[in-house]
Amino acid sequence: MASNEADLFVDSLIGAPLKDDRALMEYPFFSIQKQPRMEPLVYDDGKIQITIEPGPKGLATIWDKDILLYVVSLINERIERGMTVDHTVRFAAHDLLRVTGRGTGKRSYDLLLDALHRLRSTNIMTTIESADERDRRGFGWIETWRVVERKTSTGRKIMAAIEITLNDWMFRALVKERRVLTINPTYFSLDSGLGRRIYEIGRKHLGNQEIWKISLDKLAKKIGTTRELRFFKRDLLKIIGDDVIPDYQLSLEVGPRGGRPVVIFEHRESQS
DNA sequence: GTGGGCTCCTATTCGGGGAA
DNA sequence: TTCCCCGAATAGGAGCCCAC
Repeated sequence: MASNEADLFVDSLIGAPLKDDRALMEYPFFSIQKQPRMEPLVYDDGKIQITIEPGPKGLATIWDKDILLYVVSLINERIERGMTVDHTVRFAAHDLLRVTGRGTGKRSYDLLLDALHRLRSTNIMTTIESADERDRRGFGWIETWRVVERKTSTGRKIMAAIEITLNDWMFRALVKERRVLTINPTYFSLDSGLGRRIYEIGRKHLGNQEIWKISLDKLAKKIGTTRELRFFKRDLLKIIGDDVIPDYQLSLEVGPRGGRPVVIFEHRESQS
């Protein structure tokens, strides 16, 4: 979409289903801590290595990812309505803040700008190895962002619209490969970054299975936590106790012969 | 080594109010 | 009625201490 075309409409997502890219749910791509994380995030399972390096404002966080979810959902909504889509999406900042359950105060708009900055400046490098090939890539979460401000009659500047251009990788995943999953809107009400990440992992891995198990240390790796395993276990037990994860119920059991603890994901009985 | 309790810092949320 | 700003209150994240 040319930028002058983008000026013709401002999309809105109120009431539309929210989508997430499957690949974004699989690996620890985002920081789950609210304080700026300046050390890189590294995931290496032998076949895939992912290094995420922070920009000047730190790593993009799981709350920054809400912006991507919003854009992904906007694009998906347009595809499902048979409309044309492009790498560039334009929407009202206020709509995004409402959909993602944030305030609409000045602080929220400032944080939104910081989030755009982090999404643009966080550098992701992936190495995927197969039997005879090694594929290495580097990219940022978004290609570019632009904030359109307008002046009120009193001279005050307000954020009228945001324009985001997605990178090729993300656009291809959404439009060509249709790698999207619907997420529960109450996801946005999860304050804890760990809770959000656990929901994503459950959504990605449980699928139509009745139950999914993973060892505590592997789950910690998948989550990308910086916490020591014992602190991670404590945080996880609190989340299990609070029982706040939408759609899924978690439990922790000691592994066979008193071995490593195992985390069990199950669908909630009340879910349809 | 693990888990519970506690504290501190700060990001986030919320409610009231003004402008468009 | 909607959009945005401001300031106060709240809660999450992280670290420390101590008992087991």
